[in-house]
Amino acid sequence: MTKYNYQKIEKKWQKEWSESGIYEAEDFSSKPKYYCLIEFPYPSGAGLHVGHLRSHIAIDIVARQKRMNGYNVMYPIGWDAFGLPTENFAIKTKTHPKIVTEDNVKNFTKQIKSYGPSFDWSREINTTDPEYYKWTQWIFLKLFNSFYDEKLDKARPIEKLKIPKNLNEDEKRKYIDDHRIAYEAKMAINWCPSCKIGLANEEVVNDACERCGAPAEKKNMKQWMLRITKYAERLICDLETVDYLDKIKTQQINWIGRSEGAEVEFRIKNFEFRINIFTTRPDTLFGCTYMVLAPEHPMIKNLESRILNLEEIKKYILQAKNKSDLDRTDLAKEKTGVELKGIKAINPANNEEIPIWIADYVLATYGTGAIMAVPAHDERDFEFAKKFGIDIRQVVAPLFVGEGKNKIRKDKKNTKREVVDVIIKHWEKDEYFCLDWCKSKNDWKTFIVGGIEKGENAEEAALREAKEESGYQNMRVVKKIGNTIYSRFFAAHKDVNRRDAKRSCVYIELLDNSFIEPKEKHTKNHEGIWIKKKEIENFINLPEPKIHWDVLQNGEKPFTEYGVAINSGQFNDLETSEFEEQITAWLEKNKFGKKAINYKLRDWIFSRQHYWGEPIPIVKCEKCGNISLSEKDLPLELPNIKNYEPTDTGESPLAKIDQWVNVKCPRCKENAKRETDTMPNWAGSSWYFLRYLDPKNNTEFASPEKLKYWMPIDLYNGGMEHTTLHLLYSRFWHKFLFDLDYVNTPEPYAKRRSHGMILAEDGQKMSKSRGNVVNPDEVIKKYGADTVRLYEMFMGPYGDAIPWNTSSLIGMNRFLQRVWGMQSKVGTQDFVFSSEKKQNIVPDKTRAQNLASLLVATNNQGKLKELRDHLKNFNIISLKEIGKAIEEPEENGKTFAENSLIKAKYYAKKTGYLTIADDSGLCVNALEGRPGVFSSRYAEGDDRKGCEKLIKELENKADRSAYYKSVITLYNPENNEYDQFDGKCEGEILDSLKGNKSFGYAPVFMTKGLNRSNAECSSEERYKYNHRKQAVDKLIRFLNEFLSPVPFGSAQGKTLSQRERDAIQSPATEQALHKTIKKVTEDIDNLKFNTAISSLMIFANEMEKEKEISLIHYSQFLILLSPFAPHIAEELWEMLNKKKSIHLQKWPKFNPELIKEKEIQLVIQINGKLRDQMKVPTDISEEEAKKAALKSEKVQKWIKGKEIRKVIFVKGKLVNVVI
RNA sequence: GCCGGAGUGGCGGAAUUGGCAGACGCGCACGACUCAAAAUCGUGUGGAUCAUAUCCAUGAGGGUUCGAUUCCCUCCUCCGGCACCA
Repeated sequence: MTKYNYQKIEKKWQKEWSESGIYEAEDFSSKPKYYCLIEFPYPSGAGLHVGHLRSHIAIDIVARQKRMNGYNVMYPIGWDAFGLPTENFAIKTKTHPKIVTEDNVKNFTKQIKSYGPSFDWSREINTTDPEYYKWTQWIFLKLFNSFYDEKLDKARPIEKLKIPKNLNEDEKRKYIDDHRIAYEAKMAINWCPSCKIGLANEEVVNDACERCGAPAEKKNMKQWMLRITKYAERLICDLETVDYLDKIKTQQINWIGRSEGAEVEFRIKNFEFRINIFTTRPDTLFGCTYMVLAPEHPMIKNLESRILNLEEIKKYILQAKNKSDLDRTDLAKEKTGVELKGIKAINPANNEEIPIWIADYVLATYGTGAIMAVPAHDERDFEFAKKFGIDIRQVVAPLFVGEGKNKIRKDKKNTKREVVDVIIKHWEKDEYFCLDWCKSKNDWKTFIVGGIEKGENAEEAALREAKEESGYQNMRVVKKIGNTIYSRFFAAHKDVNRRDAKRSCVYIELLDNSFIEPKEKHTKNHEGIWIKKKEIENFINLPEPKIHWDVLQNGEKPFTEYGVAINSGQFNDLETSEFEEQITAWLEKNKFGKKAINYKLRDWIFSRQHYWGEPIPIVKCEKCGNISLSEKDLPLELPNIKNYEPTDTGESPLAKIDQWVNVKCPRCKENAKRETDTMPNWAGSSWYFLRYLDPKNNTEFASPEKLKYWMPIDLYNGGMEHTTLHLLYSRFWHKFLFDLDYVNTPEPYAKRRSHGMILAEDGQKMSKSRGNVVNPDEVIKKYGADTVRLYEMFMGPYGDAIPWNTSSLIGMNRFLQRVWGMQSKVGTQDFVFSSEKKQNIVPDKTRAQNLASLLVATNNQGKLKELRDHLKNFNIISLKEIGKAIEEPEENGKTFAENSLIKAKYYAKKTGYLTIADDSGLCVNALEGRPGVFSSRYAEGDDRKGCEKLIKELENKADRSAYYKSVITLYNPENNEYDQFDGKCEGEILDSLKGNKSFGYAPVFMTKGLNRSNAECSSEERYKYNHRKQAVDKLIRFLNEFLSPVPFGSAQGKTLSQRERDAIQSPATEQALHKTIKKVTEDIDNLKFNTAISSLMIFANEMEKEKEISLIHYSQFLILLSPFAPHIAEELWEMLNKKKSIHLQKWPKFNPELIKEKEIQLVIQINGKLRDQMKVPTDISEEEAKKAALKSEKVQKWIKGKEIRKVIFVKGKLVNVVI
């Protein structure tokens, strides 16, 4: 046996596969399609990362398995090659980015090919190829030339936009520009004052420029924007139609950040302007005691003339502008702001005048950039109001609804009541007077609670109750604390419901111990006790006094939850959800506001001031504005320049190339300039998966037929880091293309999964600076691609972050070495085979169970019998046997032979069986016949008559030579291909009929070498020269190669196949194989590669225990292993003399019957603990199991002297004895 | 702070409609082979103890249950995302 030389093997097969093109996807096929995709890599100078391999290999395994399961698989690869690192590298090394990209792609290609993924390289694409970005630009033009029709809720061509009348040309143009999906707007972008360049968000690290470290600033610049916000709702809703990991969905939903609420308009006192705010809690409107505008709010300009402290305001605005995002958020603890003096707004709910502030805790980019502040019910407003001494007004009371014993009872009277909790402090110790309601029907533990009588206020009531109930006489009211709380509960001691009991709280301190015994009526329900401060929290068991106590200890907090409305005029006593509806309706009715929905999602800033990106195909004309290039002018290629250094002005480097920039306006032909910004590299990746389908098409980005055939993507794998950018952007573009009918699915990806990160051995992220990067080239070189593939899949759950561990890698190499070594123990018997077909229409189940079923497209009894005799290990089915299930094809007047071929093909397709057209017959040279010609010409319904007709016709011919010929055609229903096998038996035609057998043409034909007619021969003699046997032998040899082994079942009364002998000799291994097939199949479907490999190892261990390994077991195992370790599997497969690549084999199926255990280990527990186990039949009955369990010696020992309370039986698992 | 996810041997991890905790691999120990080492093969490997047995163990504490790694509550830790989102 040779050594496992992975380097040689891997090279050999990579070359072979690439030449044979076995992984290329077919456009259109009768097979079902399967489109699986990894995020195409960015070819960086750093080369491939072991992390790339993880997802590439995982999806490769899926792709390979799907192919073997009969799918037409698309698994493409390409390059996302525009982007900053390349540009930076180009600047540093003075090499053109194009060259840098080419080099990197070359290197990546080499690296990727080295681990043998089954990519279809014939569809390779590159976003920097003008033939590719032509279509990226084309999509941009579509975005530019479309608007979002709110009514139809979809994008439409800009020509369909209804333009208001009475607009002049300029206004008209502005109106249109304002509705384009790609539009220009002044936006604050990150700006490096040192490099003088606009920075992408990715380039800003800790608020500083990534290149030079200078602090980044904000700068307002005109930017191209895409209206992704118009799609916010659909991007959320349509998540329901796709299968993404939940965490991906959640992250997208959170990112889009939908919130429902109301927009409310606030008037400004004595002024025409109004300020719109957005709120999610319109029910707190009555508690709004001030307004806040973002410092950037445009209204401030309009109000300037009225502002008394304008200088102060301007100063604050400037400060806010210069604060970086980090400052604004980090210093969030301490809120700042300035009041707009001289201006008041009117609260529309109660017409109160309220102050207006500006503060940077209000963001210009969310909602309307202005808020109504409700300090009592919002933490930020609360903090701000506290700091600046603004009114805090409670308008929502917490509501507690009694549960259990305290639950409202329908049959009891409802009463309203106002009560007060009285917290009394001891005169010298830090103890508080509490009540234990032990004498009543309640299990309450509270402070003193008393009703507020008519005419009393809370303090008075508290004082009175405190004296009556505690007996102490000298005390002082310190303060009223907390908010009013509402409760709904059943008060057992009074036998009534308390509905909307209002509960306030007063804190009292005792001055001394003067004491009068309280009257009995005050103490009949409870006992008073002193409780230490520390223990109060655990003692009190009702929520309301607990809250009051918390307020006393920790101070007041805003109440931000739902409750009951108070201090809200006509809306008092409404619960929040009800209130929200009513006040929104009220606002709409009075034209103060309306229901509104807001999103956190912002429009997509689409401009980059860089060289290495797709040029934006727009010409800027002073007269005509932004004019799009026409489609025929695409691609607008990047000009070839020598210097890509950034400019002083923050413009793109393209701006410096006069001859490129200066063009004539396509409309007015006057001088104009090109747009010099380029697109972000999210552009090319937003639609690349469509280009794979038709990468060479130069009239469309992809043909509609191909789009229809392949989309949507069945499985898309990518990193979590792309969830809120690439994944969202590409869904947006796809929806846009869908709106314009360029694609046929609203969502591009049917299923999205994510791989986990591979960490360095030290558990940290791999990074150059940490020096802990694992180079895939080195490990592949050292251990081989198959080892690395296995290791990356085995290291842990696919979605988890896991540290790399080289010593674990060695384990995978050992495993492959053992697999390699096993070949010396493999037996050399021939295969016996079967393919599992549509067994539901197999009429003879006992025969069909274990044999390959072959359908013969005839009902000719003679032929059937003959075939059955030859093909003993196959289940031969005649047309008659399936006749009822399948409609007959029409005979179409062709020759017998042709018809029989057509028929066979038809039945193969219909039934899913391998189907035989058995075409044979006597051919007479004198008649120049081909097989079957005799039959069709002389068939008379009676063989003897046919023979006589033949003899008569040949009466005067000298040439008597003739032959029998069989051509057996085998149709494969899966690929609609067929194979033919023939056999020939030469001889001559007799002059008269001989022998008594009248069947067929035997009486008239004499086989060469025999001097008798066939009808006179013994069966042995005939068999020796049999033409059909020759053909059938060829067929059998073919089937041996082609078919996968049949699962073993019950095979009584038949000749045993090799497979069946195997199963009898090593039933455990046979069963293990089927379990492994099941496990591996299911695990690949669920991307649980680690456990799939584990089960392959278990099976390998199982096989190794055998003295001789069955060829069937071994080859099935190799098939299962092949997606994971394709090179070694292919090599071993070839060494077993297999002709066709292992990757073109059928994926095995398991036999569910065989997996069922006949016996189980019955677990016997005592009180849930394992004490004994025994072997019993799987279907053991409850009684038998219990009986058996109790008989066990060990159980006897445990239950001795104990009372058996209960015996629990779980079918097929255990018996638990409870003592 | 908010939203996700996770915590199991020395390590990566396995097992969840609640039913034998630690599959598989790594590491380690001992043994075989060897002059020796490596490689390979075999055996063992959660902890404790008076060791053929019993007890303790799935981040901590509590609950439901005959029985909890799995379900519920409280808390702690770690990872990822977002971060004044009105």
